[in-house]
Amino acid sequence: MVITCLNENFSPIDTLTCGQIFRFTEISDGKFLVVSKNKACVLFSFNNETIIECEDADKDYFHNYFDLDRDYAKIVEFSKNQRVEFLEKATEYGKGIRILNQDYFEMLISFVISQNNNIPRIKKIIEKLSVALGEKRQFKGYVYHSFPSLTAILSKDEGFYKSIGLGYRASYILSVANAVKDKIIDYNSLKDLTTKEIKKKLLSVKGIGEKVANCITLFGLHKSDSFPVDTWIEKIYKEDFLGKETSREKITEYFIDKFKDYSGYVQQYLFHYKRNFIK
DNA sequence: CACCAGGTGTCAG
DNA sequence: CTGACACATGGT
Repeated sequence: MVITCLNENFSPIDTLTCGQIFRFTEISDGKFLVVSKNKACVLFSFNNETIIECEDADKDYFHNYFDLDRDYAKIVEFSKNQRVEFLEKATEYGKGIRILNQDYFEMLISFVISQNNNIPRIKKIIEKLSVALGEKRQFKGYVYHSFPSLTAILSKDEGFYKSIGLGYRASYILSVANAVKDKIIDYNSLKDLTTKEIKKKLLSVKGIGEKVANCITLFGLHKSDSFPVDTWIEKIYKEDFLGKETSREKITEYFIDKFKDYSGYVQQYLFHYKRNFIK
């Protein structure tokens, strides 16, 4: 099964390398294997189109996963017209980014691992986790491993997570998994709440702070009134927005107040541009 | 050797 | 409430 769309607002490389997803590999020049939950697809651009190849049964899943029903031209236009020069450049640079509709539980665990860590190492740890606790599968001859289930994650102890490189975050992953098991932050308990209410619940769990909570609402629940503030965004806030606040909670508030329901998209343009284009 | 990476928990003031 | 510090690990 093949899904095609115009690539004007869908750049595979920018969408995959902007830091929202950790499970992809380049299988040949510009061609990627993308893994989500227990499914995989092949993604690439050809001429003026972006092409997604997947199993017939997964067509709807990946159509939604790549957020194909949303009008990104409108988002790009909004972002470019905020009278902030740095943001205008960042948007032009990252206009092909789409915010994926990834699996909630996968995002929860992935972003707990991400804290005070760098993206290449996060990818390695998540791959180890999936090889150890996920199921081995294949798509078009490419072998991949599904993301571990809650049960699989709860079946191991802190020592195991330290052994695959989680360091001091080993206890956090179990704390978060148990909070899901206890129905405190499972998907069904959160899906109908407002973004603020969801963040409050997430923050009550040991191992989830302000930044990770925003990543989970944005990447796991597509709540675009989220704005994760990490070291890069903190730098942008000081250098390019000349902000004076110091707490990440206040900085998040500043941006969400400014960009409302577009905050999450704006955040991605800024982060991607600063990390890749600016030295 | 120090410093950094998609930070958070804890504790002193 | 805010600021400092510890916390694993691997890369410059």
